[in-house]
Amino acid sequence: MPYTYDYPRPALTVDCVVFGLDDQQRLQVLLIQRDNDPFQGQWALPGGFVDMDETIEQAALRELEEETGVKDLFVEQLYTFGNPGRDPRGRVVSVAYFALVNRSRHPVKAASDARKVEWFALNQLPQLAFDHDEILQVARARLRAKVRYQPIGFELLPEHFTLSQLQQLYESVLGLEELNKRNFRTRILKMDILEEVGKQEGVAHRPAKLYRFNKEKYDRLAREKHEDLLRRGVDFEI
Amino acid sequence: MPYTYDYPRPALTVDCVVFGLDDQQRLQVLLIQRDNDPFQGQWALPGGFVDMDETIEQAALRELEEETGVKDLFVEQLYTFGNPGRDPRGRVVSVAYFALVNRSRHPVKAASDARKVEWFALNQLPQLAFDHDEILQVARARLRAKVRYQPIGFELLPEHFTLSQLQQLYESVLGLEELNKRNFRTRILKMDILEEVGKQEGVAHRPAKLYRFNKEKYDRLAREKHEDLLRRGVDFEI
DNA sequence: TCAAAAGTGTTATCATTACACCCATGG
DNA sequence: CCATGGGTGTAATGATAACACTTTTGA
Repeated sequence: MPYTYDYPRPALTVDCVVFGLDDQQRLQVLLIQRDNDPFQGQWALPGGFVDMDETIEQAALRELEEETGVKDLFVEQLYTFGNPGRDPRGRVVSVAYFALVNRSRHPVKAASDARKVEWFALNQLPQLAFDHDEILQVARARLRAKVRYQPIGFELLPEHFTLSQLQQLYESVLGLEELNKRNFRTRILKMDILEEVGKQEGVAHRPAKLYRFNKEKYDRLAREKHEDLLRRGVDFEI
Repeated sequence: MPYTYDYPRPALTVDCVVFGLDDQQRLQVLLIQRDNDPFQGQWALPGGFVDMDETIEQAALRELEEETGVKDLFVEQLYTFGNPGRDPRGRVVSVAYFALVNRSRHPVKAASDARKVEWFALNQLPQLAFDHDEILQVARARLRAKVRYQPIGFELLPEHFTLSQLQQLYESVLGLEELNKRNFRTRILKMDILEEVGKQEGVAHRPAKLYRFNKEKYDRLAREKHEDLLRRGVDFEI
């Protein structure tokens, strides 16, 4: 049953860039293998067409769950990609979304039609369909920017984590060799948004303290700091 | 001549939030008066439908020029608004763009069909069509965030400006009473991206030095600082 | 007792804030 | 010579960076 309009319209899709961590706090991204043309068999970001009666964000969450089983997560809008020619089927405009997940809380379920779904390390990516490599680059840039003013670690790490894990995560997201341990710790602890919840057990070295993120405290401090920043006015990081 | 598709498609539009300054460095936004239903006669952001053979950004620039005469400017994508129900004509998804202009370099020309085009102070806005008030709120939030890490003043102010004008701009964008003059100046000058280009003349007080923004210097420093920030790693402003 | 990783003390330097003060101009 | 904004000196405080050191565990 066809739909007819006076002027031509692009198709509207969503794509989701979902980041997680492997067991060494290295950043990974969730991809699916396409089972239809174009780009059949190639890896791509999960996504699909927006229905007429859902918000764009709902479409992103729905497609992500249908294709990967990952659900109950917070997504944020990343950017809208719509250059003519980005899709060989015709004009397709795609709103990209971006999410951080704790992999143990968001297990991947192969979709009903047995399409493959996998986590890929960012330095071992397969070739991607469409302009998905560009979308992924934009998402990585956003993540690097975000890490600087929001404690993203807490969405990615398990509930209890050590400061070394948190540091490894920062090193991985920022693509750095090694941050200074002393200063990293001072900085993080000074923020006063972590709670001690015990120690590691059974490790062949001094056991690390385990921490949990205290969200209430963070929200309160974030509000105060926000007002402070406003008061100070400028702070060009250039 | 109708266009037919197998599945229904939303219409795709663009909207432009263009900020400028009045003669006292207070923030203003460029609006047009709608000449068609829906919302005929009401004020709205400039914008319109995306053509099939242009990028979304090109559509934004084209519509802005057609409707307001403002052209040759840099726009950046702001956000995509697509809730069902945001347009009474049916499902319409709009990609919003955001720009800062120096009003003297970008004069407004009434469109051919004599629609009204005007700058409005942000605290004296008329009622806006569609969800354009929401789009404007998002743009203001983006501007407040942007002002903190990029020297936006230089896109908004005339080529030669005084430090007091720059300070007034910051106070206006951030919605603050008064920043500390001493510290504002120290901070701005320490960045070392301004060049002295003379003095005011004919004012009934000590004439202020006039400055110009040195873009080359800024770009160089921005790169260096960027690397520094990476090296430092974390810098949660919370 | 050793390796491995966790965790701490300290100092020099720099940035930020707050407040009071002086300067140049036209009327 | 005064009103008006432009422009400066400075000291106390706090943040940051750099580096070397101590501690706790299992094997």
